[in-house]
Amino acid sequence: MSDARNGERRTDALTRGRIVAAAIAILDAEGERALTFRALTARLSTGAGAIYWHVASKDDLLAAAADDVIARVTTEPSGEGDARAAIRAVSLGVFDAIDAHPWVGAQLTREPWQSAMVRIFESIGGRLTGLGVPPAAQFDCAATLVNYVLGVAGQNAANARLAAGADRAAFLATIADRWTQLDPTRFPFVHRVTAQLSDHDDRQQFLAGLDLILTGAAASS
Amino acid sequence: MSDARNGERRTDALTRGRIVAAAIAILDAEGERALTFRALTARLSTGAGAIYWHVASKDDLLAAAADDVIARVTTEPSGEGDARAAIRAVSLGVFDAIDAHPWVGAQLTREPWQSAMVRIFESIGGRLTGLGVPPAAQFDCAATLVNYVLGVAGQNAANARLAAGADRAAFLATIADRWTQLDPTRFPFVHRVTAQLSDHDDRQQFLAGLDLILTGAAASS
DNA sequence: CTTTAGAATGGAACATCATTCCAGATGTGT
DNA sequence: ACACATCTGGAATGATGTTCCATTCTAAAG
Repeated sequence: MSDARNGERRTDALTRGRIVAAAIAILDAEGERALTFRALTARLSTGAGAIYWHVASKDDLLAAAADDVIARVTTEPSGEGDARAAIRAVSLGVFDAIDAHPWVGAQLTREPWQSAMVRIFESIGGRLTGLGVPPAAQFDCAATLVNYVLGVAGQNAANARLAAGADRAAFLATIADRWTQLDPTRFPFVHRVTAQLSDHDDRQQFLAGLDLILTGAAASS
Repeated sequence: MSDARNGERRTDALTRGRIVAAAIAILDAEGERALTFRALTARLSTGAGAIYWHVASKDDLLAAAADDVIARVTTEPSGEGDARAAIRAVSLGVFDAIDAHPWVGAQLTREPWQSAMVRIFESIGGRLTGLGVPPAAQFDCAATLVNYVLGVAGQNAANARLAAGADRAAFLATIADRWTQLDPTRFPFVHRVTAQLSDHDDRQQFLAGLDLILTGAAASS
């Protein structure tokens, strides 16, 4: 080479694990849109090629990051206790994880049957026998619960994206405003329900829906 | 001007409606990733600036396209009849619409409480009184149903994206293969259920989950 | 009929992104 | 000392969403 190449080498080896950790840090701190390879190379002080040596693509990286977060929630301490309580605990764990890391919600809806989703599927489905759901109905039942959790996850992620910066009250007020301006003739239910929008708790509403499904599942046995 | 400018002007005026229609055509024919402003300008034989005069952004365009598809399904013929049947009909309409236009599923999970989602929310929530759900519980109940539909919608969209080209059987076989290779100790439920994966019907499973929720909702009244 | 302001158009230019490519540097086994 | 695979950093590359701007058209006003 002609010029004086610095020749410095990183003392801390670049690992897939460290890359995923850096990605999670960026996602948590600045949101989904901030995760670019530029931001990653800057934070890890390296080049894009080095990252691509450990990671296949950005999708791969996002899937690994989501899996990392979900894995922490679905590793169940022990399997005893009430099945209904256990399912509630796992679902709430996923809900809280997505509440803390909204980008996970968006990611889960993107990857259909990949590892993060399979973890949730297993954690929930494995408890259905204890809930009294007959084996033949367990597939449908688990799919229903997972789809519900994923729906809430996606909505939470979308809300977080829209409400970025502004506080929750102001965000809900904006939505309520938009709903109020709808035609009351064509949207009577929306109008009727707008009042409850401002002071509703997402977490509690999530639990209410979960109980609805669990009640239906138990009733069908 | 110096050179002979063609000076041609389109005889058919460019409308927001025509742009949305062109976008839907591209999305249906070639999938989500094919909708670019370059593809749009080519199809409409115009420039990017002309499109931006009628449309605020790509997100705006996607939201309008999704709203267009959903509006066709949620305009209810008439409100009589069994409430449960009506909710099933609307939900199935949304399911089928997303099955025919998978990109709508991805879009619905992206826009939190925008017009397309409000339509579904109204169509479902407006029937809850007829189902016997007490007013105080209707908000939670409608949210649960909508979240479930959205979860299924997102999964369908993700599946369509992954299975693009290959037929359904081959796609399911790939998933089943991946599930079989999981550790049977940590994923017993997934293993047990893999057999049912190949010959399950998405539409029927969607209905099963819907009935689960409706049963739970009716039971809580 | 002429003038004029705004609506609408088409395409070039721009900034940004994911990804690829490559010239090296580093370590390991022989 | 040598060769080889692993690993690194940064410079291209190609594609995308968006902005900018010089025009052209339309319709109302003078």
